Amino acid sequence: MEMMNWERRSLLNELIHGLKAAKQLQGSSSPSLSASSSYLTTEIKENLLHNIVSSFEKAILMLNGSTTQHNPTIELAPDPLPHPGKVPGSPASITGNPRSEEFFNVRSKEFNLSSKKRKMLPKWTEQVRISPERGLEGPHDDIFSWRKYGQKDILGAKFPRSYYRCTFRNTQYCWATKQVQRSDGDPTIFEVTYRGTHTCSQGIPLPEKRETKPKHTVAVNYQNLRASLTVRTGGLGSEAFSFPVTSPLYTYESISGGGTFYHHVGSSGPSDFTGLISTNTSTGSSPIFDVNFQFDPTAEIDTGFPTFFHNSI
DNA sequence: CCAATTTGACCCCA
DNA sequence: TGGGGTCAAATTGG
Repeated sequence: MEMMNWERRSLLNELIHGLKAAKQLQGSSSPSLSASSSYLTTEIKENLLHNIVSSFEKAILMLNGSTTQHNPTIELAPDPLPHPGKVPGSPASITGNPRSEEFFNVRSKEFNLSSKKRKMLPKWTEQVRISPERGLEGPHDDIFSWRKYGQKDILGAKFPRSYYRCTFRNTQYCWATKQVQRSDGDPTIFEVTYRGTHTCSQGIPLPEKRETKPKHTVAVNYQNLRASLTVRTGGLGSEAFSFPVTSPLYTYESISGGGTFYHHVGSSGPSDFTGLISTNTSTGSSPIFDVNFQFDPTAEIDTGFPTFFHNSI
């Protein structure tokens, strides 16, 4: 029964998420506006479109657990990759079964492989101030588990930039990444740039993997969940809000008062979204729903819960 | 022993 | 060609 509420909420969230993107798109191309007065760049529109399709996909999956892979409108574009070469986390390095690899190729082709499409991934930065007690280690602990995969000295920057990817990249093909760059001006501020959204369940084992993934993994991970949820509203950052596979909870302190300052980063120029999200993050509750995670760590996970990977191939 | 981090090399693209 | 991003072997940590 809990699961039912969870699914309903997730479904609702997904639909609303898609609706928001759709409305934004609608507003930008309203017939009442002259064609030239559209205030969204094509890149942003593409992002919105992606969000809408993604929301529909997820919602449908939640409803019947079937895949939409066969749908020609969602099917991969037939354009072959220009460079068949190096692929992040190439299948050769994956010790999974061949079916997973095949699926991996499909997914990554669609969302992440070519740098052209990688640029279309939702990308936003947050300026985060380290909390005093944490010292100099920085705000590197949101609820997602990240794995550092690189560090670079950046030209003209005092501090190196750190690169993180989702821990579950190889097991669940989750392509979310983030970069952390300590600010030159104010060393207590870190600029965290997120790219892509989590498609992992951040601990919930995939149905295919349930023999190899012990249940306690779930419990461990969910113990970190806070009881509150901040929903990103407006802008493209809303992609970060995608249930049930992910629930972006940011536990670190953000600047500009209670809100989260975010800046949509893109090559889109003057019409970038920049704004202060004035959600009630101070209370920690969602501005839309009172979404609470009441997760019993001892409860058994319904591995039959439809995920993106259900019925793949 | 396994997983995370470090770090120099490699790759892509402006 | 070099700067930024990623890979992966070596190392460290739990």
